Amino acid sequence: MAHAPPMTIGDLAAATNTRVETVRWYEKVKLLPAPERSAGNYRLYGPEHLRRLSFIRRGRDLGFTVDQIRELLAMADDRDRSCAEVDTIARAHLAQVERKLADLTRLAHELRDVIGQCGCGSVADCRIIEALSPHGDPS
Amino acid sequence: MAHAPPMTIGDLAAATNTRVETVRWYEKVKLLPAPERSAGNYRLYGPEHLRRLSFIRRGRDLGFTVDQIRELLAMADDRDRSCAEVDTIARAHLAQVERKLADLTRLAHELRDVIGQCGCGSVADCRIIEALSPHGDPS
DNA sequence: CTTGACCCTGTAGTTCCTACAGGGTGCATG
DNA sequence: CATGCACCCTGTAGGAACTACAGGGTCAAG
Repeated sequence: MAHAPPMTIGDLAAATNTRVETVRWYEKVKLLPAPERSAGNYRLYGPEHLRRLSFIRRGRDLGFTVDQIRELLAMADDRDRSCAEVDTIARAHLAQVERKLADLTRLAHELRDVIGQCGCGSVADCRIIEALSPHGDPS
Repeated sequence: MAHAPPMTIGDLAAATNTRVETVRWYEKVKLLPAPERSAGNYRLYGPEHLRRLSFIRRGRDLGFTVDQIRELLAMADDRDRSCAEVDTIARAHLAQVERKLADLTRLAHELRDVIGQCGCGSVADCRIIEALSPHGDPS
């Protein structure tokens, strides 16, 4: 139960379902801090890197841009930042997240409907498109 | 209350918060069918195009690739497709949607926490990163 | 001490847009 | 009726976020 041994870039990539090249790219654009290097110049990652990369990957999968993720990470990093600033950013992101939640919820509902109907002849009345049709600003 | 008059590409783009160039690009890659043209060679869109483009845009915003959206649209289009096939695709997409829902729900929760805490000195214990940390395969 | 899996840097290619350049359309207005 | 001005057309080039080599070094196993 000592500290976990450092991971190589391959380990980290495997643990987060990421390509090795992508991990290096995140380092280049400063989403992921440059880790220590071994004697043989290998990158060595710790659990902090794992958490951070996991966050980045899931954020990307949810449709956030790299800049938005950078902003969310900065919020977590600079905890002595002005409260008003954090509040404003967090509120903006929350509004966006709630819009995405609403859209995803309706899409999940329609997919379940399609799956439920499947068992007879054909997909009678598919409303998948309606699930994400206009219902306010898709800003 | 007659049929709505056809929209120009600018109208359609404005209605879906999309750039005109992007609409033309979707046509080129066959996500959006090529519409009728006016005498002066302007594209003329109807409500079907609006629904479809809206679906595409929201799908992209939710992190689906163009190919995944193509698959979802095909499911809605070819309603006389083999039931088993639609079922398999729908199940795969539903699993992905539910993973995204879980992630977004946790992110929304953490953002609300941050907003709630803001009112005193500093962001004491920010757990935003934990919201999207490892908890199963982020496939 | 070699072999194979893995790491390094760098550059070029892919996807999904985004931004012009150079030119035509269409309607209001003098 | 002509002359703006906003909008449309077809390109092609650029940017964001990866992805895939090429050419070479590291290292544990046998």
